[in-house]
Amino acid sequence: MTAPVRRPRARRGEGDRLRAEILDAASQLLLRTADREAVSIRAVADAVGVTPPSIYLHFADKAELINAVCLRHFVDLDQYIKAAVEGIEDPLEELLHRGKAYVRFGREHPEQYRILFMSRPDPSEQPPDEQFLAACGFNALMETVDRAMTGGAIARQDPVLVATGLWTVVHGITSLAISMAHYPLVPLERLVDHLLETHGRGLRA
Amino acid sequence: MTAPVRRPRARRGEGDRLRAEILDAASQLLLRTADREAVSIRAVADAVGVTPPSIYLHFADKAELINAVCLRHFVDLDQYIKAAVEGIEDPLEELLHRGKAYVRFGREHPEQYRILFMSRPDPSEQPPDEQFLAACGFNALMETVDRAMTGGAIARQDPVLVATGLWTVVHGITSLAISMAHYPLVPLERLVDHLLETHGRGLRA
DNA sequence: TGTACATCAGTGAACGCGCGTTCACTGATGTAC
DNA sequence: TGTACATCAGTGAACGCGCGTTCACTGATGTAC
Repeated sequence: MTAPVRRPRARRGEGDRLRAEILDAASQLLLRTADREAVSIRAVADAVGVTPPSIYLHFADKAELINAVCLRHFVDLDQYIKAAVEGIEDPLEELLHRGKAYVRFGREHPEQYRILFMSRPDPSEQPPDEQFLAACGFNALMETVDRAMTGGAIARQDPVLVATGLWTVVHGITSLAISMAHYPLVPLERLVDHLLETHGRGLRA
Repeated sequence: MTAPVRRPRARRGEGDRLRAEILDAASQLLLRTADREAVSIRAVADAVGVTPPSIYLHFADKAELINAVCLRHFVDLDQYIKAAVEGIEDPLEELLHRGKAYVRFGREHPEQYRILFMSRPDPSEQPPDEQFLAACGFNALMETVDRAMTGGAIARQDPVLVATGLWTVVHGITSLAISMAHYPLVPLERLVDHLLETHGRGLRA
């Protein structure tokens, strides 16, 4: 262990700087350790170079901190996918690349993904509002589905249903890849291709 | 809280009875509380009516206990599905009912399912052996897939790939239903039907 | 048939740990006069 | 320009908690002689 680095205290009026540092540290901790249990108030405080009570100057309790970290990661995911499909015109092609990017994101950030989509629902959680649907990229997905239907690439159906179905399929792949990493009955790439192809064929008909 | 019930001590040579009682209690605890954190050595001992150290007479440590509980639940799942498809002749029909039963099992036993298929892989875990594949029903699934191909109901492909794909789809539905219980964008029944139908169409072509 | 003894199925108390959170405080920084 | 003071950004020590696990023990039960 290296000696703890004490960060310089923020100046008057710059108290919010610590808030940002805390969020950064919590995110980093999640990525580095790949273990949500490692994200404790104490560990975060340590990483920032501050004492545990300081956290409470910026977050009411642990849940509020974790929630804030989550919102960040939803935005990360959205941007990751957005970047992957930039410039793609064909909606079917875009759906394909969306799916692949989604799986890739999950595999590259397993703990992040775990917290976002595989954790126990918090009783205090609200149903998805517009902000959430936008943040997690669901709206963008639905829009692409709609374009594919309009263009005749896939059969017309309830776009919410189709989008949810697509999400479910890629989520299935991702979460399986994450929790069953030791059980690779089939190479992941093959599984992704097989499922997106088969599902796509089913949507087209 | 009711006064703790002290169970009568087992007679000489019947020491293994406690082992079974511990497993029962741990399983029950999981079902009742729907919270894997609630399954602590102390809670299990309490439920059985015994002191914590007694657990160590039958299990080396907590991991060994949890593993034993898991194996039981895999068998549960297999039998649950088996019962659901009994008497069905048509392989395609069987696949459909297998999928639906799988999702139903997951929703009825969320914590059980969570531990089996959504938990962090234990570094000490081994790759799936024959015993596991049999226990969790994967072999039975593959056999049905094979029959469906032989009968011409679905196109011939690598049956391991197709079976894994089907598993992935129903796992996607189930795990989403469990962790995103508060986000029902679409009624679950509709989602199940849509996905199995669409995927099935894709396999047929 | 009686008794000493080994064994078995547990008990009771304690260990050290990391956790979230609270509370009274301190010391630097800016501001009013 | 100097100084008293309010405020802000934290600190340090402690709380109670439940956890997995260990260790020395106890008391009922069966067995050998």
